[in-house]
Amino acid sequence: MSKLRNTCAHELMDITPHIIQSIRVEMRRGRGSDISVPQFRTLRFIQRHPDSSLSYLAEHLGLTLPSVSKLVDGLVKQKLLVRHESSVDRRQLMLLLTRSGSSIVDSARSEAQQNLANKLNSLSENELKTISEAMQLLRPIFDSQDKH
Amino acid sequence: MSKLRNTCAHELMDITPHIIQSIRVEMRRGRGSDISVPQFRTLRFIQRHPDSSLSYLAEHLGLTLPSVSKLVDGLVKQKLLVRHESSVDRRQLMLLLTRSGSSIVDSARSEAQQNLANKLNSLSENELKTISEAMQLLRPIFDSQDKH
DNA sequence: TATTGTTATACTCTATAACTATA
DNA sequence: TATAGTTATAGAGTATAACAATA
Repeated sequence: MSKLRNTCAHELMDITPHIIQSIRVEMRRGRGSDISVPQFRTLRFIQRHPDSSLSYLAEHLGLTLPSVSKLVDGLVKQKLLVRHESSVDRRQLMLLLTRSGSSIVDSARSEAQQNLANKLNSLSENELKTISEAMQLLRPIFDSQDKH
Repeated sequence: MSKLRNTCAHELMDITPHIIQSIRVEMRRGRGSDISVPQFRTLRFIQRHPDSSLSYLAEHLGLTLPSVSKLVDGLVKQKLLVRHESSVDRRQLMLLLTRSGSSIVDSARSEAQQNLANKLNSLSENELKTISEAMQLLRPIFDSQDKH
């Protein structure tokens, strides 16, 4: 029973919501984007894993199937994403970015990343390294697909 | 123009949502709680800063006044929070936890913290230290009130 | 006039339950 | 029967715009 472990848990609960809020704001005021964080995460995942099924996406996002179905629905209506039917198993979807979806996710990513990076201005190289290492430690713990 | 800074920004965008999602799930399945993350943050802040005004709370949460007004409204309806009128400046509110609100925020905090801490099981003391340091570095950058 | 907070309105996010279609 | 996805329903989160009350 580590005291530090509880401290970390507490700090994560405390600070993570502030970071998310900041990312949400950056994402929303993008020049060519104005996209929500879940929408961004969806597009980004499909960009990296084209032809994913809905279930696969849901697992990555940590959300239920109906939630993701609705999320995808909105993106399809905005013509950022298309659903194909898999010819192998006709129950499954294959999700793909449209050209417009691809362009929006790129600009949202680069704008938000740039704005976030600006906020990290005051940090030294060593401090940045600490943060990067921490993120690498946290990734496999919280990304369900990293635990495969 | 640091490469590492962009890496960190990218990692934050990538990983933070996973952590939040995990916290949300923990918070929701608490035995005596079932509370949302924004609700938890609100109660927790008022617990630490009793008699805060709505604007002060909104600044901490990084949300607009109408959003926070509605959030508080829900908590008042659940009798977890009470609004007092300030006698000094009658435009301002003074927010306070009820006994029930206080008990719920305590159990939500300890349950979620315990569950989160369990997830950090695989990490060594040194790795935990890295994470804790990273959080301390990120706190003043993303908590608007820390920058005062 | 400026500040504090609320109301009206509109969307998005998320979940559970019930359903359809395919395997 | 089991799996992939959708629909129905409900409630919370969030924002902008318009407003009321107080300073």
